[in-house]
Amino acid sequence: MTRTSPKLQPYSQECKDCPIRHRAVCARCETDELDLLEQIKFYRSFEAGQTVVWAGDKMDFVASVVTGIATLSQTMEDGRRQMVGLLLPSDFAGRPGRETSAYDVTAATDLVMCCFRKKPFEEVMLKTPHIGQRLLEMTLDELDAAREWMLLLGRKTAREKIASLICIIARRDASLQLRASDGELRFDLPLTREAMSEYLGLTLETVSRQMSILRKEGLIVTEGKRQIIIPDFDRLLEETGDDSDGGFLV
Amino acid sequence: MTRTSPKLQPYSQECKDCPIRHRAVCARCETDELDLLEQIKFYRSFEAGQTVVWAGDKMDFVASVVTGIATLSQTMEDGRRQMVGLLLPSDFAGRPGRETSAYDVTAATDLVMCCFRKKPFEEVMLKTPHIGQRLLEMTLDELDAAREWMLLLGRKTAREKIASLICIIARRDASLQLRASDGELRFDLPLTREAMSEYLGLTLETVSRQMSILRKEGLIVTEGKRQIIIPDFDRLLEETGDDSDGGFLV
DNA sequence: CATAAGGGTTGATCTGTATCAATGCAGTGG
DNA sequence: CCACTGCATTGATACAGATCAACCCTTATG
Repeated sequence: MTRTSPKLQPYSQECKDCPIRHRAVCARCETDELDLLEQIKFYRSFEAGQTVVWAGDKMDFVASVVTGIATLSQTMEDGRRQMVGLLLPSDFAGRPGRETSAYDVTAATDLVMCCFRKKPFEEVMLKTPHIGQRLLEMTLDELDAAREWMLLLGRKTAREKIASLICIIARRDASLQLRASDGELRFDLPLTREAMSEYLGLTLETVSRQMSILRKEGLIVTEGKRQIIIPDFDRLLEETGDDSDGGFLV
Repeated sequence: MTRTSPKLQPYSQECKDCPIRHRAVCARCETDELDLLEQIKFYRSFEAGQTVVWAGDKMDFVASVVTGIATLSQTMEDGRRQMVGLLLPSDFAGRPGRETSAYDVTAATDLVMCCFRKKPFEEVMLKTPHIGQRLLEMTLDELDAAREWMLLLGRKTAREKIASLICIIARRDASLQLRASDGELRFDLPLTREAMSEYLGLTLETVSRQMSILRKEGLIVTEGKRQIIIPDFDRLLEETGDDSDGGFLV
């Protein structure tokens, strides 16, 4: 492993089985508190493309992503869609205290979620202030990410948007370990062009075109439809328009 | 008061003096817990246009807006700016656990904030789980607002953006009480065209043009530079592109 | 093997918004 | 009273990205 950009610290994922234990809860909890969660958790699996819940539908659980990718989207009456959340493994979905989902939750890839029925989860929260604290931290992180995303949507060019998205995925992708020894970065882009366009506030054609341009310029290399190689991460970063530090997205 | 759109419930503001007692803390707290906050709070005033903190600068307090409007903005290296937060009276700014501000915080109008030094505030939070819970609720609300804002930035037309912004301000503006008896809505638009453009991801010229168009079509009436009258709120709402229910923004 | 469906690419053209530039208008200070 | 500054409006023009459309490739299906 040669050069590692400061922007490339992978997220910790100590427990592949059920990351919520670590990301949402574990940090400051005692074993018996964890056991409370252990008792009310259950798993649900979805195939790529499947909808977990529709906006407005009843959602009587909260959940954390174990494997795969889920998206949160909003739809306007005339069908315009905007993704407003991208949930990677260990991310949390659902809002304690709300009965219905405010967003369409969709499986972008095959997906496994670790779910907790809302009622018992809220009870555990009351008994265990740590969980609430951890949830607050996670929500604040999500808010920061949402705000960086707003900058992207409001002010970046299509080219910058694409570069940003690729960098974001690269930073978070678990298969980051696949980084080759010569500093290049190889990973799976787990979104269709359409999903990318919904993330970025573009059309899928524009996404495709800009991907082609970045490819022609050698900023990215593609292998098959989804496999992406970034020969020089920092060079791609320069195309995002972001200043060198910071970065809350996803 | 004749017709009141369901979207027009004003926010409660029981205490003009220091809304944080009510919005951020009060709901479930005992008097002596409130006293803890009482002891560490102090007020700061800013003139319209003044900067409260720059992104990256040290910010050793959290605060809630008492009167006036504050904005959170991000700036790109080349000067492109995007507003990512609009703080009206009773809204909360600052993140417990973070040393520096992630955003430029600016007074859009003359502004009074009720501040708490971060250290003692965090200590009170530890002693008073209610405060953390309330903060979680507020942060989740802000996240919902940010996501609705993302839909606006990513998918709405300039016209829809303007209509949305006006509706948003109208819904929250304290001087809502000025609603005339014939159902029309009169209030102060407390943002410059430039601030509006930063909120909406547009240029100020486009904002100005679209305002003129809405004015010519009779959807809004202006009096002076800032005073706005909405003759028919529901008609304006139709121009926002939103479906009739929902609405988290601000 | 033929056919269809889902995803992706590329081209031609259109259009909404940005950009550049000029003008107006109210408030303020010398 | 004039000059200046900050904010707003309006016009002419450019261009990034949307739209409409054709086509390709891979995989699935009868």
